[in-house]
Amino acid sequence: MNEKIRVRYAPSPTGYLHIGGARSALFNYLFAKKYHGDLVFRVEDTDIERNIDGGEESQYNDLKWLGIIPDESPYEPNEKYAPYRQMERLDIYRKYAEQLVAQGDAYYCYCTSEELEERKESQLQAGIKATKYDRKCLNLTKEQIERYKKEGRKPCIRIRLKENHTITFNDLVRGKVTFTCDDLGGDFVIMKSNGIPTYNFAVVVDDHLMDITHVFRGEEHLSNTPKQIAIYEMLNWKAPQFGHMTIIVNENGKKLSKRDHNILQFMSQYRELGYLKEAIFNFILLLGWTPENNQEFFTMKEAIEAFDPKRLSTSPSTFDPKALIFMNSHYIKQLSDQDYLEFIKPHMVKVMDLSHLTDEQILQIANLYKEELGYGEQIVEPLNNIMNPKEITNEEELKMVSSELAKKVYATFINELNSLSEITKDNLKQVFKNVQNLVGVKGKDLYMPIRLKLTGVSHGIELINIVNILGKDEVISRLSK
RNA sequence: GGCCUAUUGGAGAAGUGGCUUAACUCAGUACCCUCUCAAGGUAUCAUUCACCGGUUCGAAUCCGGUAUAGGUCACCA
Repeated sequence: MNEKIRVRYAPSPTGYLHIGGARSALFNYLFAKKYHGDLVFRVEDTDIERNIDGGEESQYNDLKWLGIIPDESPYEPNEKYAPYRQMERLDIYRKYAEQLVAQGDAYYCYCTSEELEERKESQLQAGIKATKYDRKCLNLTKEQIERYKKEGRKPCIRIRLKENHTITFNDLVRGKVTFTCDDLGGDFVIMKSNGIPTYNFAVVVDDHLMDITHVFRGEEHLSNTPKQIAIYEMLNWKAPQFGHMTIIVNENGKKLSKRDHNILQFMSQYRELGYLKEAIFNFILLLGWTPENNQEFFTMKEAIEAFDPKRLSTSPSTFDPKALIFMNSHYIKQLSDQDYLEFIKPHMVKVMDLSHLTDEQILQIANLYKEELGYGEQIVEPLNNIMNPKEITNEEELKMVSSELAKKVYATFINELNSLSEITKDNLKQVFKNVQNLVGVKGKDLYMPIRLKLTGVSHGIELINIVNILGKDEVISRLSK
């Protein structure tokens, strides 16, 4: 490869960065970096109806958060290729669209959407399942055009697809793929009547002008590819290499849609729940891609080195939230004290007041949960059980807390606590031992009543740690109730 | 319906003609540890690669057909 590798991630700012988009961006990035190329962040904002505020910025920021750093974007433009927002490039598209019209490969179409709908309907009535545009406007006379203009109609521009023309391309993931122009669904629109290009046209113009060499995108674009190649051919441009990645499906085998509420899909949601970027990165890396050597955990650098598009899967990948949790807990365990503290504080703060604690004290508490956390927010519930004990409703448990034996345990325990000048893990161990000897109970009968009385639930971290967190006064007060 | 694509366990998947009695990881199950939950440890988890035929000494791997699933057929991207 002599030419400089240039790839792009081109989101439309109609939403926030989701799993599929992130994966698409990731593989493009890995490919580019492996061959010392550049990643371009381009904004496909031509659907002016659906664009949302902050969509572009959040996509850009979430990408960076994941460690996918674009080399060029609206914020760091290369003068040679700018601008990077399609709505700022309207003149460019118009120029090439007019060129296509001039050379007979495209034509103005004055049909209204109602007319199109009507004629599509009659095609269906006639038993034609694969409906396509009937080329009514292909050969309009001057008079007809004048009449339409007088009516105030604004034309769109349609591509004029060649007949009996076959388009073949070598997909980087799937190998040779062939389409016939007649199966492309008819002469599609390249410029809408409002002067804004359609996706398939804008993409071609931009990819060419931005010297994009390789395009990795979702399988849903596979059938757009021949349309785009048809335009490349008409403009006499060299098309980039395409690679179509498998789509991500949910556990029912359906494509992950933005409306799929069973699975969290947006980066920001994961970040807020306490997922680490390393885990998400690693997880999406292995979603539809496998390394040669079975390696499980990757740094970005390792992934760049190992990446090979030939090893992208061709069958759909199921998004398994459990696998993500596994990844995340792996990376949480690796966190340094300082990083872990920073990571976990925002979650702890939801159930306890940290302002009077030192970082060291907070860390001490947080470390009790480090091993078992799947994601940060999971610390909230168990910690809440300790800070704000639940009312016991279970009959068996009620019996256990209020038995004569239990009362004796509390009293002895309180006594022993009172005899301590300070509370440490070691002397708490001794306290339990003393109570065991004095009352004559051990194991479950000793620990469970205290645990229930203190927290209201029958499970949680080691009881000694709970006592340690709550402190002498609080423990005595709860046990005396 | 047309076109395109896929089909190995609950999941991600390795494997592209003999070295596979289908690797590895996650999840699951059982046991150990333990006051409990979790973590950790140990063990276990596809006589079989969607199905039916064919080629071959030999097939998950090659060929043909069938079935199923998904994608796409917009003046959305």
